[in-house]
Amino acid sequence: MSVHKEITNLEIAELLRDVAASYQLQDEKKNKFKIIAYERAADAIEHASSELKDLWDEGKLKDIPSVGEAIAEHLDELFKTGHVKHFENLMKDYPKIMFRLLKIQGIGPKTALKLVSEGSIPKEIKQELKEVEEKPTRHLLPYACERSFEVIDWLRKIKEAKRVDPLGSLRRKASTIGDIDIAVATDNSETVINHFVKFPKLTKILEKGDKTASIILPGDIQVDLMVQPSESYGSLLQHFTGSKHHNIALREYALKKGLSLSEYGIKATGSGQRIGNRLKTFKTEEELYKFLGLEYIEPELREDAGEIEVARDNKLPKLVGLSDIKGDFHIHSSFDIETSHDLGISSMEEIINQGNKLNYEYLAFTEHNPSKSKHNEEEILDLLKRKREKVDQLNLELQKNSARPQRLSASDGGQVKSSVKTMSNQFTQRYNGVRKVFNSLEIDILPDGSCPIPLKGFDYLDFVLVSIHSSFNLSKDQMTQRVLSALSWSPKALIFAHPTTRKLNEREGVELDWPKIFDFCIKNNKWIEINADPMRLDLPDFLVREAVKAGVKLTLGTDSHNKEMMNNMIYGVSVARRGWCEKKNVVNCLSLNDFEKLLKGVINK
DNA sequence: GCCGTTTTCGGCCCGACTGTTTTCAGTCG
Repeated sequence: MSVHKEITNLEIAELLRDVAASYQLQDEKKNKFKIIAYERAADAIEHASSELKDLWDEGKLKDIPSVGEAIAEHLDELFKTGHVKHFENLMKDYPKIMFRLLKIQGIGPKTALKLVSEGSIPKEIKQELKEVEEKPTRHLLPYACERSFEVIDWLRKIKEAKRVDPLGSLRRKASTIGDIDIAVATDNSETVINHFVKFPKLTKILEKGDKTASIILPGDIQVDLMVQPSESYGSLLQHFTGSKHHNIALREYALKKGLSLSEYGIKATGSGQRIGNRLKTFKTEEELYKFLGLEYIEPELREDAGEIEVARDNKLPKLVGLSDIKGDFHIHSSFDIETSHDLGISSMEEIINQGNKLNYEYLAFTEHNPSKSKHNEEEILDLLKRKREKVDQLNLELQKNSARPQRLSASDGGQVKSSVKTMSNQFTQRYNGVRKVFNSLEIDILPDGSCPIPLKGFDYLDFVLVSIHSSFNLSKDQMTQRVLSALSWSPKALIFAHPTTRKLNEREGVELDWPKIFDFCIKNNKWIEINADPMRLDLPDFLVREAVKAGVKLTLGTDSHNKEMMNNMIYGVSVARRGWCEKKNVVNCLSLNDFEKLLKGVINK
């Protein structure tokens, strides 16, 4: 079978981009659309939700959009032999270093070829190449948010900036952010742009024009600015939010209606008669999408993943929101049960207080299991019993408190991020705050799929999370079996937590047979976690979408190790939204009563 | 080379900025 099993989607994408570059150097005019086709295929492969190698095994290469007959055949040769003769012929005249130079911003195929043809590559270019190949270029979502606020605050200092918004992948809530994109509505572009490039902390002005400018912040973060008058600000928001692929798809969709779409508005193409030759502008995105005959598409959905077709049919999901979340299913308290991994630092009481501030109805305490190496079974059971007693006692107190209605708060929503709407409705009779805490654990799945605590211990627990913390390099089949074993320990082994174990910018996720896992979850009443820790965001968004399509129930958990981390729920909600989740897909959206009913049904089976 | 609410041919997003080429090529998003 295959020689090169390990080639990744990213490597294949890079290869196809090099092929595109080669075609461009040969004859750009003649190859114009072939170049675009290879670049599109490269993008699609880089963002594909399964490893190409696996698709190839199943004969499904052409399931990837933009991969057609020809490219699929070349990839077949690649997987069979490790190389593609046609590609090698195309690229043989160009030295390898030339393709590496393409990674540097501002250097395209022509410039790269010129540089290598001139003999020796200048020192500063070599230095840039070294930097570009070494550093991770993407930033975690909260970090990018913070950095963007510095610039946004600066822009808001001048009265000419009527509106300032963070856009791009930040607005789409992607798990990692490349550049920070900011839009400004103004009647005085020049003043705004001149002010922008005077941002005190910037290290470099990359470019500065009439309508856009780019700067670099310390830490090599690029900030792109676009400005426009309020009349057409809706078009700018739409354009600059992206994604690039969403925009291309939207513009192609508009073209079919005889309309040409840009960041300034919509005009008729040669054949289109609908609006004449004048540019139609849009103050809001809602008007723009409506004009195109589409339902409003939330930023998190704008990834060219079929959202335009679904919007045309008025069938977009009503996405889950932060205010729908009634509890947190993954919190480590400081209650010491001598755990295998790190304990939390906030007490159960502090965590409940924080839960009250977040308007939750319930919480789950999910410390790691007691260490197997340091305790015998009897000691473990004793530790679990002590925690059960503590949680029972807390629940007694909570019951007493919730027996009397509490003050209804209209402003407590402010504890989270400013972008989040407050959730209290003062006309609804409800009790604020946590009414029940669940006694749970996050249990290690040992490499052989066995359980590190005696199964008798489950009697003390309401339900548990199971997760992988070691031996990340098992084969896909072994890993899948390992997980399914854990989910089979007990009906109470209910939630598969941080399922891929990925850590953004640090470690790739493990390989799992997702269709098999999803199928098992549906048949056996198991749920999968979206871990809201910004360095995990795991299940990743594209797998959330698959899970939702398959009908798997998901839970949100912050994996908090202190009470402040409970505020990270918003990031988990963003992942859920990017995965097209509605309330009905997320267990945490259930009221306490409904959740308890569901739990009872599930664990008594 | 890909693709289909123009469906097996004939299209393929749209505009900004830099540097230098005084009218455009290269690159980017």
